[in-house]
Amino acid sequence: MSNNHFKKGELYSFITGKASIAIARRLQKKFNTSGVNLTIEQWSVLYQLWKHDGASQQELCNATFRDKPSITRLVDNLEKLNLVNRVSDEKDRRINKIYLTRAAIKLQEETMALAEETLNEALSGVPADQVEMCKEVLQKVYDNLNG
Amino acid sequence: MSNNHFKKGELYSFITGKASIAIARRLQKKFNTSGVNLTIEQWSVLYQLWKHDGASQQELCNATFRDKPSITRLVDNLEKLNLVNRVSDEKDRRINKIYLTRAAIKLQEETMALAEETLNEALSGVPADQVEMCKEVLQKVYDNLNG
DNA sequence: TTTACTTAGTTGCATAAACAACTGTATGTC
DNA sequence: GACATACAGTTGTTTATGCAACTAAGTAAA
Repeated sequence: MSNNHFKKGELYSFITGKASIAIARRLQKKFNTSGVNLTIEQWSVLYQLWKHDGASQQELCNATFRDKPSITRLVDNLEKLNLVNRVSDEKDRRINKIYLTRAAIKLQEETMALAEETLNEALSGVPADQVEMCKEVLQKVYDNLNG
Repeated sequence: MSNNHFKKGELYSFITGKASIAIARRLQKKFNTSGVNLTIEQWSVLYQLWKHDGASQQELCNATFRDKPSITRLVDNLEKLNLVNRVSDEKDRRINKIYLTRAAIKLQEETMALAEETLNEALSGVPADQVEMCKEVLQKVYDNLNG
């Protein structure tokens, strides 16, 4: 059985993920026009902290699929924006726990609404079962390459 | 009818496109271990030129979904690597036509093989009809946001 | 307790993206 | 020809990524 799913011309767009790039750009535009002063990358870190405030930088690496230097600098920038604070763990002083500020907590509702709005626009006209299957395929791709 | 396809926890990975990021990283690793001295972004420009040698920078913008400054700098770097040459169009001197060098032409076969290999690994165990549907959904998403 | 190893995070460097402001060239209208 | 306008490409700034090399702190074995 052939594993060769790709005609030549389609290969590039699958690798570059133009759909997810389009989604991210659309969400960024919504942030900008709504006066939300955040990059998508900064938002993706806040997103994890809204789920688990006080996560370590290493935990943020795992959750956002980034390496440690990336998280160091994203946290740097979020600190400059007064959205998070680094707090050194008392038991293990290597670890920084990252805590949301009041301002960051306030951003959750608005930005999550913009994110859901963006996804609904992106998936408009796509039947729910196809969305479901697409998510499964993409998860499988991820697992194939990281398992 | 509700358009609300997303449970909270799934939203983030759809926006970040972790599957396509994983594919790009895997391909980059294959380049590195095969001694191919190219970034994925540089490769994506060469990919277009292999299909249409002599394309203008603007055409490369459209084909790779990048803005003009991004292409300017990618072409800068490809020129430094002696993989392309800028040639000013005789009829319209605003336009740079980008031509592949011998070295770049030589890279096509090897890197395309690595790209196909990567995609086959990524899609291993995914039925062809699901891949097809997934491609359609992602194309629809792109069209929804850029139409 | 000294040594080796591991883990968490940081720093330096090269590459890339987004946006705005810019130069230079072509085109169309008066 | 002189003007405005549109288009192709470049440059500057900020932010982000990937990799390698590094520091600091904890752990475990001699």
